[in-house]
Amino acid sequence: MRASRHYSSKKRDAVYEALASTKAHPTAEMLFRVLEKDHPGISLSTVYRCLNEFCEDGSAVVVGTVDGSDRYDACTVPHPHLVCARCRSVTDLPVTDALESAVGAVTDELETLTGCELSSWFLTFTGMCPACAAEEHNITTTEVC
Amino acid sequence: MRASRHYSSKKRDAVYEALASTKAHPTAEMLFRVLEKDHPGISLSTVYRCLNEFCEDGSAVVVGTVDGSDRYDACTVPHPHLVCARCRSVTDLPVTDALESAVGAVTDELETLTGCELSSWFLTFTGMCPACAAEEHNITTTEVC
DNA sequence: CTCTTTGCAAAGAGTTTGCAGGGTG
DNA sequence: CACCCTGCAAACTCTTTGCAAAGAG
Repeated sequence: MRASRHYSSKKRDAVYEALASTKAHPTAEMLFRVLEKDHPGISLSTVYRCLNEFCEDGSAVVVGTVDGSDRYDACTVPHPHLVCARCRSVTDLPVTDALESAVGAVTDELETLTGCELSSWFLTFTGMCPACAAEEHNITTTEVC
Repeated sequence: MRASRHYSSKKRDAVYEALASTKAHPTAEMLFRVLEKDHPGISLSTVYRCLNEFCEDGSAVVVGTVDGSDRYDACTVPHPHLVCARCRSVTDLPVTDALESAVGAVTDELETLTGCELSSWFLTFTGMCPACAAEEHNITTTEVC
């Protein structure tokens, strides 16, 4: 799925693999912590550099900035996300048929209405992920996460 | 529209006025530059502090982070935005009937489908604002903005 | 007079960059 | 051997914070 750049590189491939194999929409630092295990000596700047390359060549995307940190995703097909107000996780929400057609219709409508050219969309909900929603309901005198 | 905090303050009111009277979804720095004119000596940290208060008490909202800077809006009703890929402006898009009902339906669908609790939504398009779209079409050998 | 708000400077967090050394074709 | 990639440390940007002084009630 990645366009190769100039030379091949184990580190860069590893960064992509790590990103592609998680659904956590990690920060650069989160990826770094994972990569450290199998690639001792890898540096955070390499992770940043690779992520920037992926975004430039379209093989990854920043799905948003949460609490000051960019969240990356190797899945570049637009899909909605949930940012949990409680645990700050970023999770995928499914692209239902209704959503897909609604987004298409709304995009067309807004384009003709405003004269903009809309190329990509980001739909982000804030709320609570299933786990936190459940825990929140159980809580009476317990503290949070 | 703002809940008053503890004491009244000309500076804080000015920050809110400046934010409420623009549709540019400014950064803290943009607001600061505007405020400097009428309130010499105002400091950037005051602007940041006020903006944070507004967000906490619900009288303003961060509509997104563009190029590393948070963008604020005194209009707290959810509505879609366009981030122009060319001039990096953030503009409002209208909430059409179709959009409103689509968002409502999709929210309900996703909640029952996933068990999440969705409280607020952010729909952000990337693309080109009318002005940039027009200019882009005129350009053959001219440079950008 | 008490508590809030402010400016300033310094600290912090996240990210980028320059450069010397190592890797790849 | 020419060029790319990497680690390291330093630089940068945006934002927050500590504190003393000024302001509000």
